[in-house]
Amino acid sequence: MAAPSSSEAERQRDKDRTRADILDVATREFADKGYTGARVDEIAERTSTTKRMIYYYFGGKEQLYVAVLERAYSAIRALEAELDVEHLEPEDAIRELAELTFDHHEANPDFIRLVSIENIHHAEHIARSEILAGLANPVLDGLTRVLARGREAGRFRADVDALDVHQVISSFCVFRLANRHTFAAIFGRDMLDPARREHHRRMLGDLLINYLTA
Amino acid sequence: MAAPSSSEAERQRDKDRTRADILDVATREFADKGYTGARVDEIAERTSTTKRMIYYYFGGKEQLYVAVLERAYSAIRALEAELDVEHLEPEDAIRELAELTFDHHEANPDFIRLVSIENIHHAEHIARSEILAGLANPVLDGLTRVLARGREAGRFRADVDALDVHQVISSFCVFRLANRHTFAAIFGRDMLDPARREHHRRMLGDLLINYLTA
DNA sequence: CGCAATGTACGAACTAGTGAGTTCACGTTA
DNA sequence: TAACGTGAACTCACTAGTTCGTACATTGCG
Repeated sequence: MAAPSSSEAERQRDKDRTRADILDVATREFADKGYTGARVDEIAERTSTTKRMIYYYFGGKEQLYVAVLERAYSAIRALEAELDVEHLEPEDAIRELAELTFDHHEANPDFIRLVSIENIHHAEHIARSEILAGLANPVLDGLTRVLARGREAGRFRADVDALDVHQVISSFCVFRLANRHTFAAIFGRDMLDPARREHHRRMLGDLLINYLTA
Repeated sequence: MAAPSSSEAERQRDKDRTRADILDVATREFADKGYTGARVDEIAERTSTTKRMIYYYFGGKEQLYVAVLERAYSAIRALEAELDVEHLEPEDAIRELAELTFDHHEANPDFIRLVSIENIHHAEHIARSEILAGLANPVLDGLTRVLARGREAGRFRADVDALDVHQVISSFCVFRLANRHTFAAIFGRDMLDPARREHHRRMLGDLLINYLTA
């Protein structure tokens, strides 16, 4: 009757699982309340472990917050890295990228909130993290090549670079989530209303293509 | 030697001045540290008066924060109300509006930060403020008429309303300020770099016009 | 005097972080 | 193989320091 390993009892002492559990809870807490508003005690309570473990594994509130940021950014970069637009026509590649960002941000509101929060703090934690500082977006290289192809074919204007395009896409996709609440409170329109989703998704693509091919 | 009134000594007891002083300091503190991060004691110290006065005039931290929001929004709405685009061609009117927003946001980073912070808190304070909830943007009416004129002249597409256009403008202008720090930390580009200012200002106008007239 | 405006000192509640000790898996030794 | 040693994972109670808010005293104008 001896269960040597990989049973449920073994899960009581699992470093990775405990760390991941803490990070999951902390992500929600920080995204919800902000860095200052988040309470370590609250995170501890929602975890299956104790507050002491948070300090044991992460060192402190700030390091935990940085760990949350690092994991959130890594997840997104990994997803972006999968995108392959080399085989598409420049116009379609732009739309593909814009729509991927559109969908991704909509599916990850916590990440957008963490970014907003980090900006309130002047990105000081990102700047201090060796993992995050200067974490270049792999999509930018692909985007640069797409723009070059479109330009060489005489279809794209020449006075925009990949970062400009990325900025426009991010602006629209991030604003839609980050400023959802004040926008709704003041203008009475929920930017995430499913009824307007397709319209906005297409609008972003049109905006970019009409501009680039003007 | 008796200075009866309206001298400098009288300034010791000036309700409006004291309130304005507190609001000024509180605006900077809340914009800088967020609602939870802001410290009432800190605000009091930077004021020429005391903490007691904050509670005397505003009631508490939350009411002070709401007062800050109300004043900030009012200032912007007042400025927007001055804009008159009825005499301009639709295309020029759109550009005018976009550039006014562009300039205004750049000149008022504190306001953008307050909006970001309020969104972190799900706009709950705006929703509860009778002054702010449903405070319709007067510019929207003008924008609606501009779009109608452009559409009637067969120059503008018909599948966009004023709020869509406003959303695009705000997205770009707000993102530029609100996400400045994470953008710089990760991509190494300061979106507020004066060298790129004119390029971005024109880009926003082109983006809108190329889209609307496509 | 009477009342609005103001200053000071204090306290109750909260919050990040720690000190000190316990449990458990596992390898080593007698 | 059974007692022992060891270090990682874990628990709990506690503390030192904040932070919002208030009780109370004071000032000075009409």
